[in-house]
Amino acid sequence: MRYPKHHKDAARQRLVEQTGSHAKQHGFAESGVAALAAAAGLTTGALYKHFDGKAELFAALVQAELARTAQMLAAIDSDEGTARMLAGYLSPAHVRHPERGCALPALTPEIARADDAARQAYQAGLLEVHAELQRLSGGDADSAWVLLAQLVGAVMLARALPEPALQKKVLDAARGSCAS
Amino acid sequence: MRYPKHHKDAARQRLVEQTGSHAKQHGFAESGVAALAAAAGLTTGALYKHFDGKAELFAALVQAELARTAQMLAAIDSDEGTARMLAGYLSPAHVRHPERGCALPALTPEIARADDAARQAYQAGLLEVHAELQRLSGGDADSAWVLLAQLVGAVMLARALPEPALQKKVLDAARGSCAS
Amino acid sequence: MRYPKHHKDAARQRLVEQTGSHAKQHGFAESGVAALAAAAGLTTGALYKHFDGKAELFAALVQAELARTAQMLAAIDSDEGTARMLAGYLSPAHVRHPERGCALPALTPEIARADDAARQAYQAGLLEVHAELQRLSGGDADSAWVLLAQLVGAVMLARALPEPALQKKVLDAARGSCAS
Amino acid sequence: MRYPKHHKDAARQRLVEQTGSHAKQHGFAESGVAALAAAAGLTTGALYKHFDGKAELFAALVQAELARTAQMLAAIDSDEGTARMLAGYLSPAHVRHPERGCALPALTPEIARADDAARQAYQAGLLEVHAELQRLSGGDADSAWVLLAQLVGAVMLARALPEPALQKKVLDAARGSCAS
DNA sequence: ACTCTCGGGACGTCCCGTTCAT
DNA sequence: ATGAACGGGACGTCCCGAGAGT
Repeated sequence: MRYPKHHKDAARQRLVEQTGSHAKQHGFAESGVAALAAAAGLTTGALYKHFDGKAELFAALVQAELARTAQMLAAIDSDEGTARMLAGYLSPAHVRHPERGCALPALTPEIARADDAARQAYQAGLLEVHAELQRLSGGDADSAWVLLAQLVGAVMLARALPEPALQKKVLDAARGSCAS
Repeated sequence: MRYPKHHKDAARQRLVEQTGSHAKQHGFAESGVAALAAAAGLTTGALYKHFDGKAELFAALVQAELARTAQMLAAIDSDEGTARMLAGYLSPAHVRHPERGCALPALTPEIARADDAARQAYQAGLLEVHAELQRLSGGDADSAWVLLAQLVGAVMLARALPEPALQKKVLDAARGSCAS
Repeated sequence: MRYPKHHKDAARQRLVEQTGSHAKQHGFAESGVAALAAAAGLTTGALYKHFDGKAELFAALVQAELARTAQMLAAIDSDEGTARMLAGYLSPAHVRHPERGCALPALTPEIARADDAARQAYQAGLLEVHAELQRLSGGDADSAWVLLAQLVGAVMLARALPEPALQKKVLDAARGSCAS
Repeated sequence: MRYPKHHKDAARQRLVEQTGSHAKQHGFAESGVAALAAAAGLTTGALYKHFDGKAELFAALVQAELARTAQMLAAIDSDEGTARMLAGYLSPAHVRHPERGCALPALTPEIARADDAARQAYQAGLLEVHAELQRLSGGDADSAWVLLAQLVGAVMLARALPEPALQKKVLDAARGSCAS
């Protein structure tokens, strides 16, 4: 092995992060491989050294995105932190910047239509996110699912609304419900 | 005008319904114009007689889909009916058959990336849906937004999960929360 | 046939002219299909509607270039015109602007390595050019070949020289020889 | 310095000769570094120990090729020798075997598009060739340039012709002109 | 000196959105 | 209303130039 293994791993990691941002902003199917690669500072040809095809990249990207979200939740260890997270998730900034935010409101419908690899990665990631959410909310499994659905649903609905004022109404309603 | 106006309107209406089904199942961007047209039983060229382009079709489709959902809600006039609607929305059948279901969990992220015409149609439709939901739930505006986010979020998350058992867990959790 | 035949013919003609300019300037093998297509205001995909591959484009381009040169010679009908042509061919401007000039000093070695289609087109074109040159020089076939070799050789040698003064020396020497 | 300098120089010299043959036959741009290296009996990596890159190899190769040609001319010291040289240059064998022949009819257009290093090497080499040719032809500078253009032009034109009979016609015409 | 690895990018097929002659 | 034709561009394979490690 001529190059140390971590070289390629690091490149793949960077790739998955940057292409994730691009996919969350523009949609994965709507993004060409060239655009995705360019988002990571590479060209088409180079990307295919790391992934066998667009589908495999999608699975890797879904896995990485949900892992990142779960990790962020895992780092929270206080009620205050939980409150800050909820406020951030349901903020106008999160609505305006899908590329820096959670993958769920941006990519879930595409995952639903994807192949099994992506959906398995999604399920594993979602279960981790759910577990962290349950820990933070201190409730049962069901209420954590409800909270998750509410968060993701509110952000997604808000993003499609053209008027910021109305976006805010949706977000605030969801925030009010979480607080209680 | 050789034909009464409603002739064309009726055709357009049928068109928009059939293409809507296809879009909800396969995604709008991922659907070719040929496939969308075929879903409505005609050919590419004919579709362009009704719409100026793919984008205009999308806006019309969003408008029609949300209007249909609002209409279905408007037809409900009893608590029993409301309960049946909620159960249906949060059912495995709805998860398995996006083509016959609500457009929101299937198309919202694409709408968020669409042009203004589609987003305006979406906002108008969503407000109608929200109003009906508020009427049916008998609560305030905020709780209706929360309910909507929860419904849409739960179905969307469930659809991307590969295991039906886990899908059911998410749906049941949301249903439990609505009942209370 | 939905489009009139001449549409496609006209497009092909334009293609062959513009890509010819690009090839004369940058070399054909060294030019990517994308760049060649772009030179004609098209994209890769569109170019492949007109030619089966890069090789076929090359043959068409060789044919068109030599035909254009022969046509220019055919339009000359006076000794004065002949003199002007010789002066133009052996001018610094012709050396500086291969893209607007004769294909022979720019592409002949690539043609020598090309497939048979290109070489046949070349031979046919070259014979026409030779015939016109013989007519204009009023000599025998042999002296027309010599004149042709001298013209092409001088321009080609000059183009590779970095110093304009030396280029001029080569061109002037050739011009002196032609005049006699 | 562990090894005397000329060791490396000798290796480089051999390298440049062998790669020169390959380039004259297949074109330099069209030749991959791997093929060029293989032509000299070594691998890609080894070649990069001798040259900083493909461009530097080209410059070295141009310099060596023209020096070799000048040297061959310099070794001629009789009218008979001159005549033999002209006959050889304008022979079918020279047309058929660019790899063993003069670099000018094969590589000049590529040199014209190359970087300054290659063009400077070319100019220096060409001036030497011109000087030798002037000495052998016993004429003035101008007629030596004309002779050079004629020789190079005739061989190059002939090489691209598919029919040997026609090639011969061009060569013979040029030879007739030189003799006089 | 060798070989494998890396990123760059060309090539050519395929399909998409749109238009136009029928 | 049809569907072929047109230009646009995505995809993925293949190969190139260069360099790193042995």
